[in-house]
Amino acid sequence: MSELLNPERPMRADARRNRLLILQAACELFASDRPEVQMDDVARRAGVGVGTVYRHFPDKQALMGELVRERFGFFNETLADALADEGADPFEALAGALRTTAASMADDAATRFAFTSGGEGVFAHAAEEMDAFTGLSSTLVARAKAAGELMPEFEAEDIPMVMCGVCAAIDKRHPGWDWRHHLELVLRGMRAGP
Amino acid sequence: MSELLNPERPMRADARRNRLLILQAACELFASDRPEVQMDDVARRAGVGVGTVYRHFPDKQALMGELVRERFGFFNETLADALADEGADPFEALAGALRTTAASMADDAATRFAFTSGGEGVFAHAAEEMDAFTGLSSTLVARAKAAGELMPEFEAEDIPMVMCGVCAAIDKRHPGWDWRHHLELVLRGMRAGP
DNA sequence: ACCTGAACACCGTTCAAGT
DNA sequence: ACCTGAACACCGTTCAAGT
Repeated sequence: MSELLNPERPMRADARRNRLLILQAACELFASDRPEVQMDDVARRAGVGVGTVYRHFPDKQALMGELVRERFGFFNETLADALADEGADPFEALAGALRTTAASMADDAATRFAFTSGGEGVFAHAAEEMDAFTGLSSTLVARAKAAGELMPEFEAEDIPMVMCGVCAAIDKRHPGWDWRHHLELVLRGMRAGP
Repeated sequence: MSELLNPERPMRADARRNRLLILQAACELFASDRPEVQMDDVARRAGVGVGTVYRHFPDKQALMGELVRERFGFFNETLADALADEGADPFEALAGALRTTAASMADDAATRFAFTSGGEGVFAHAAEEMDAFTGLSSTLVARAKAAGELMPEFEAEDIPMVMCGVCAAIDKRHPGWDWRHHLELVLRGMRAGP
């Protein structure tokens, strides 16, 4: 265990700057078509020593986890926006939010890399944001059900599962795969029907 | 590059036996809840030297790839069975085959590990079986479409994509996730409707 | 208070020596 | 013809020395 930064007190200006440089370097490297990104690479591109990377992020998983955490932050904003629009059709509000979250993943190769090639620790790092996500999607699901537009067997807890499935379809190794098509299929399955 | 076995000539009896022991050891170790399986571990459990593992499989990806290859062999048997049953309802034939293949993945933690944590090379190893899979599923899809039971926008090439999504739901890290539920949702979406 | 980078540990892979 | 396992290379992580 290295000399991790104390998250309580405010960072010194150079530390705050380094943290940003590291995150930015990680994004660029994870997004660029891999030949396996190393911590040394991240440090070099950020213009800092490896030790500094470890001072900000206890290990590689935490570095990846930060990308996941930030993206869940965006997911939550998206769901909150959908909730705020009281007049909208409840099913379309949910569907639209899911389309937006999926599209944001499709645009973010770095976080996709973190999602798939990081393990348990990556998600542990984003636990708080993931809880918020569950809360927000429960409300959206409840509204759509109340409107009779969502099939009753569908639960809010199914959302991370199906979205994870849709994410699996965003895979540069399979250029034929169409995640939008996959998502529409799932939405079709979710819709209440005879 | 080590002294890879010549795949043309038949193996010596001890080599054939070792190959089986290595595969079996790999299965057991990949299936057991990870602390990262190493090639040395596989060799030790199989009772051979590491060099022997590399003699049979050029690298770790190839070892994982062999598990994937074998499972696709099973998938293809399943699809062939569904095709052979001419009297069956075409949509249910397809749906049943997908349920069987998914269930076999749910029972096989080792191959799931290979699917998710292996990279490009793992699938390259199984290319031939995957082509056969595409061919078989095209026929099943064509029949279900001809019967008017499958929505016209669904293509045979979508099957690996959606099954990959279902596989993502079979994840011990998320005990709440229900892959059967996910698959039924997708099947519901696939079905022809108004 | 934070940074640096050489050193360490771990694990995939090879290869010289064996039967 | 096939096997063995010590040795090598690579990469995640640490820590003693710096500012």
